[in-house]
Amino acid sequence: MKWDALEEEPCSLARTVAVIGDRWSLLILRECFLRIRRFDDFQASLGITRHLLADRLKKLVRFGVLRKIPYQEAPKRYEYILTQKGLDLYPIIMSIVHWGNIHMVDSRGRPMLHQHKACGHMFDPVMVCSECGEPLSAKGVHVHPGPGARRSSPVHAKALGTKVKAG
Amino acid sequence: MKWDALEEEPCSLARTVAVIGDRWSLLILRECFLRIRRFDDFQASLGITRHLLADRLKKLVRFGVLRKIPYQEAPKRYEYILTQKGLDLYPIIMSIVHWGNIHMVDSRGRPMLHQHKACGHMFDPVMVCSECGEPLSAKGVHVHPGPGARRSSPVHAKALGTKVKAG
DNA sequence: AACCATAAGTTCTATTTTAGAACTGTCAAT
DNA sequence: ATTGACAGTTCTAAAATAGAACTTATGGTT
Repeated sequence: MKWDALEEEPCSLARTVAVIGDRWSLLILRECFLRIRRFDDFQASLGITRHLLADRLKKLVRFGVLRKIPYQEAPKRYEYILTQKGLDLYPIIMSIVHWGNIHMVDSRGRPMLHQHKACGHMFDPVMVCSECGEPLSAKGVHVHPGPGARRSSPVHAKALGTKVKAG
Repeated sequence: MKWDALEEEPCSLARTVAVIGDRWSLLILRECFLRIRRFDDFQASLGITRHLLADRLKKLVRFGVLRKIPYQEAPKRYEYILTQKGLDLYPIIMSIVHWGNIHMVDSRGRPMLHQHKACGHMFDPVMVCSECGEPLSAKGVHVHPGPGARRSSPVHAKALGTKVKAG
């Protein structure tokens, strides 16, 4: 499968993976949330090759996740800053960090701690239902095809116990 | 940077990316959450090459995200099912799907809808603070080095406005 | 004027990863 | 004896990544 095909899939996960599902994009975005904005700073803090960094930044701008803002003329130089679309990736970043905190830390403990400015406490992120506010788990959720779905594949129908017409 | 180096980074995001940060792992996990369990079913529903599928399943088992369970003897065959560590990836999957729902849908609308069994409503996932229950955003959170941190890099110190000793 | 430094890339070759298809081994059913 | 299901493995070609050097534009130093 090519990257472009991923964008076209009738699946919100696949389309998001087309944007952030490679080795470097999430690490670049981590730096953005840590207030890194410039090419050489990304390069220094990540150790990514300049070639790939240029490529990934271009991709993130193309998808509207980052925006290039000029910070000086002569020579013209730009900073890369998160758009609203990019800021909206925060729950993804935080849930990834949280999973790593729970399942991938060594004996030294967490590399980073998070404090909620509003309440002042150190916290973990919790995912809840927008309607009732209760925490979510895979087993507590039913999945339904939406208007953008295509016919479910036989293999999914079997797995979900659905009946499908032949043909 | 090599994949193995990513596991060793003092960063929960990098360590999680070592597990799920490639083109296929998240798509395989999506299938797991949709109750797909067997090699040929993964292959048929994803179109992934058999080579890569075998490789990724092996990796996910090695990381303790999936477990191989025998479902028949003679010939011995296994199913791949999510461990608790794997089930804990649900918030990551859901936040990725939600971002795609908001930012990557076409005119036809969402490919999938989610219903909360507990309250009966169609819902979106919301990320809240474990301490006060209020929704989280990047700007509402302070980041602190934890016990597993290593000395912050000059570039991060600059970005965060911290003072660092020379040397 | 010549030299150095900064910033943001681009270009090059070598290595690694992935795609795509074919092949292998085990067993059951016909 | 042949066919088909299942779970991989093996092969070659194509694509992506690593690592280093090079480019362009400008400003400051000697």
